[in-house]
Amino acid sequence: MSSEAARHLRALELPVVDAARELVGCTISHGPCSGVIAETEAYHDSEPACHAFVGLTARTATLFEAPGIAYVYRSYGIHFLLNVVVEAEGVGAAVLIRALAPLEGIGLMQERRGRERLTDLCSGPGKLTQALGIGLDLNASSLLSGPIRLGPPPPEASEPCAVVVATRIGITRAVELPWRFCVAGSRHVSKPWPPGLLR
DNA sequence: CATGGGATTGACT
DNA sequence: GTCAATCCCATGC
Repeated sequence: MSSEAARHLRALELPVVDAARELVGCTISHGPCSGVIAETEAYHDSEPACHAFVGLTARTATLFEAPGIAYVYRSYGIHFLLNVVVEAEGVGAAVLIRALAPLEGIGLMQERRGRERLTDLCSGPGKLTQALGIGLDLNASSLLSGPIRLGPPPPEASEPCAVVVATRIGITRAVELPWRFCVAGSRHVSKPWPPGLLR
């Protein structure tokens, strides 16, 4: 593998906020379905919005594992949310994947979601796991060896995409941290859109 | 051991 | 704009 193609892997070693920015534009795949990451958020055990803030528990154990592991958990009793564990083993840090631009397996994603429009398939953290067929059974699985794969940006993306930075959404604590990263101009980003996303 | 709340979504007023 | 669905786990009694 060339050093260019390994950039998304080196991101896993970075501080989580840098990793979250670097992972925007990379790809996530599961089976025949894949998409380009359009939105991420960073979470770190040093701040109270992160599940790992409470320390090592049965729930948070995955967050403290080695970089490149998937942390999948159930949200609001209904949805599954996918995170990429980053930083050194023993540190509770992860990048929440909040949105994808659908790439492959779109028919299956439409079927799983019960929606037709591309912007309704993966424009939210619970939507994209439903579209890709990701459940709790994949918690603690490796994103480097599958079944879920983290890959480099698609070849047609020659330039690194412009990224809009904003505060995280859907949380009640540490709301002031600007740890949300969105592809500028992308309508696949989850709502509410950050200021200046389009334009 | 009982309970409250959450990194959400979709339907409805 | 509001609100319910639904379940695991962390917390507190």
